[in-house]
Amino acid sequence: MPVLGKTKKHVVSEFRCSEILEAARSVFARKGFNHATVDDIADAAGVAKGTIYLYFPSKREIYLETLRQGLVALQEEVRQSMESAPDAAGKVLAFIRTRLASSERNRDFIRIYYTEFNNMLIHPVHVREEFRDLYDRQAAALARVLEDGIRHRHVRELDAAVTARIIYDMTRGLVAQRLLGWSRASVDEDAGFLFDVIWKGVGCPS
Amino acid sequence: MPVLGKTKKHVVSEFRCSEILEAARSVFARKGFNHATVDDIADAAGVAKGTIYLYFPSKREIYLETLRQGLVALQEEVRQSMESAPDAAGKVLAFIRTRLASSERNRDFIRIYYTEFNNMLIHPVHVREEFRDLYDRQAAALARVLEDGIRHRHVRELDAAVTARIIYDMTRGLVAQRLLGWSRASVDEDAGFLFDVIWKGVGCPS
Amino acid sequence: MPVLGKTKKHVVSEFRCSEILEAARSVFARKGFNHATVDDIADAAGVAKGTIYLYFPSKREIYLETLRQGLVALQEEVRQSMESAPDAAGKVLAFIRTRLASSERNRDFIRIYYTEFNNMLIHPVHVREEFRDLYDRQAAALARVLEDGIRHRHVRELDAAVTARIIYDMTRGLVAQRLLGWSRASVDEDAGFLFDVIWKGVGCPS
Amino acid sequence: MPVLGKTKKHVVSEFRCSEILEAARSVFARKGFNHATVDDIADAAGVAKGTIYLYFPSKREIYLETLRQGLVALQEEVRQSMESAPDAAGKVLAFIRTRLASSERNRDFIRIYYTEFNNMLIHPVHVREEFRDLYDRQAAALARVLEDGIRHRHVRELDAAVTARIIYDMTRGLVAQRLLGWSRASVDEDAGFLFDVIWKGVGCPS
DNA sequence: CATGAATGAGAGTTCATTCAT
DNA sequence: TATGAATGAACTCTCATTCAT
Repeated sequence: MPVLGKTKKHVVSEFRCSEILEAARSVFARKGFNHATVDDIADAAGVAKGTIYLYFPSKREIYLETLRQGLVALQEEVRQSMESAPDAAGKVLAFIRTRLASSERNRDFIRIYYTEFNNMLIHPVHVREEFRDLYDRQAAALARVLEDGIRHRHVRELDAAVTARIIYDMTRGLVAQRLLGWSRASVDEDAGFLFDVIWKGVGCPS
Repeated sequence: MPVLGKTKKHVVSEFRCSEILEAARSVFARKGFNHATVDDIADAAGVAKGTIYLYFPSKREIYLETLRQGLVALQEEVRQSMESAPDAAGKVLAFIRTRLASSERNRDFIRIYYTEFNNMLIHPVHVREEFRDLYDRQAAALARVLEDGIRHRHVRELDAAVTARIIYDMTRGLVAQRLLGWSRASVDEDAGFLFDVIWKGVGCPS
Repeated sequence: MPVLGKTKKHVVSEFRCSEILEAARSVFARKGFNHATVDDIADAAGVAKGTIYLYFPSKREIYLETLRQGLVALQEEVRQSMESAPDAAGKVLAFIRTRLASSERNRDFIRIYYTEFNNMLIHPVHVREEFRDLYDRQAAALARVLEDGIRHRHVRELDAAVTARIIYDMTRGLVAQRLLGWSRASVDEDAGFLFDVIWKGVGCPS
Repeated sequence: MPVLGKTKKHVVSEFRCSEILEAARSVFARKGFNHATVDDIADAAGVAKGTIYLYFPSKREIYLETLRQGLVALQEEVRQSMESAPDAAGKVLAFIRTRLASSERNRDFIRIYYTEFNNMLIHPVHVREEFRDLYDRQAAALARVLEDGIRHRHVRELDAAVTARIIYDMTRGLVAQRLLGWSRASVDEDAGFLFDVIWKGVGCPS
């Protein structure tokens, strides 16, 4: 009631929200959007079905929120680790390694992410601008790194935008391979190897 | 009637099958598996809904069959074009270029393929061994090319299996980018650029 | 298949439609729109719930169709009986008597009709033009009768439109009273009395 | 505190009650019983949803209370204005005019009233005796006026009870027409015209 | 073989009511 | 007394699958 009263309610509400989101993430990852039912999520969250709708307007919105949350967290993690690296090579390696490492930790999110990413292919129209933006922003950051590298003669002359996307895709592909259990190497080994290939391909020979 | 009668029936049956599959491919590509209804497919194929079930046991099975058919065709096309190339570099370029070109021609299939491929991540249990095999076989072919290249000193020493998969992924990523309209370059330009990056990364410096 | 084949299917379809409508009429009359469930209607019609949706797009549409059908039938009956009457007095009496008699025979429809009519008061915006039209048309017919009567000096000088509506309302009120069991007189007695009051009120004194 | 405390509580309680009822009346009039939610009412009343249930046992009971309140007020108003009139004609005119005038002022209540009145047709069993009584009492008062009129030779010989109900219905019909915006005349004009028709119909010719 | 009407389990969503605070 | 978060039964509507013709 006094100062923290309101905050307390807010906190409880946020807690419920995140409880539901966590449950939803797990259910969506296990069953996919269509096979997951709102009852599944409610059961997993330990609340009644109706409670779900106090916090989210629709099943789809829960899904998108899990996606949004995970994306933002992933991108922030990647951004920070890239920032700490001194030069283009370090930043590219940080990009790869952080994404690989984060994917190991957030397997549920990654499962959802990869599915949704590919649904963009089926229904490009329905894709929220928001998600396109998140992708674009990170691809752009990577491109800027490459451009800097080109200026410093660490990276050979090439189309930074296209190359950035290719690096992005290679990393995505490697994450997928690891998720499918097709690689038994450690995160660092896989990251190191991918970086090696990339850097040989794009780095300055000197 | 006896001997040839059966054959004739068989032919008619196969024709119906492929009619339905073609319709299904188009519908699935447009709407995705879940939003496509059996009615949609029946309408597109110009048959009654019940007829569908004379040829396929379930909606899912139709879906998988469109996938199987497309995969086999794509892989055969790629295999042939790689065979015609003289050396490792040519084979890798052929791999990339053929996949890009084929994807332009079979957009419906590609849409389905990319979605299903990622559902493998969500429901690894349900994945037909068959599809894993098709992937593995092509990755293995690419790996053999790299191994040959290594023997001939055209490719530097590296893990051929992992590298093959990375090349596979890069190509997949580029196909996706083109499907999403994120590249305005021609197939040959995109293929050439990707090959360039790869070859710089994996080719022998000499 | 030949000439009547199509007709046969059509007939079956129309039969189902009317079966469902009949069931719906009974259910709606008993429970009102909101308390009636689609399951109720399906049960009453002896079909599965899904079958309902083969013939009608929504519960509301079923409701409106029962209303529409009943209205059209009632109005046609009234129209014909008025046509047969020779003069204004006869036509007004025919109007009253036919509506009373029809209401006795179609109690289910009348229950629905009266409810919906009053919902127009709550949500005037949602009223289908169609239903307004049906009302207007009959009120207009009654008004024309009065105008004719005025010309022939059988009806005194008055606003035919407003008076027509008042006669309409009086009849509606009497129907409601009978439905509620508030009158024990016969249709003819009630009709005769109402006509007497009206005609004294609007007829020429001579 | 003891003696007056209770009273004070009572006063507060009654105040809350009427606040809620006022809000409910507005909401029910706007949306109808079924589309109005308890949340709507709570919001309109500026209290929490739970509070509603401290004062009323159910949504339906709130509804009925708005109806009861409005009916009692309307009838009292009508009763008083009829009392002030000197003779049968004046009393009938007062009945009509007061009902029309009151309806203009209490449109929310009238909307609710007219809907519920007709639901009596659908679910006669559920009708509270109370509402029947209120109707009967007023119809009886009107009938007594007519009987008096008959005794004084101001009204011709007729069935006073049935006629009273007819007058009641005509008035109700006119109120509905005005509510629907089908009349552009003033209250007095419409009341005057209706009275004219009625009185010609039931008054003594002399 | 082909049909398409019929089925009914199951989905997402709403909201009157309750109850711990 | 007042709150509003939580509940869960009940609703409408969908659609893969079946089967009598």
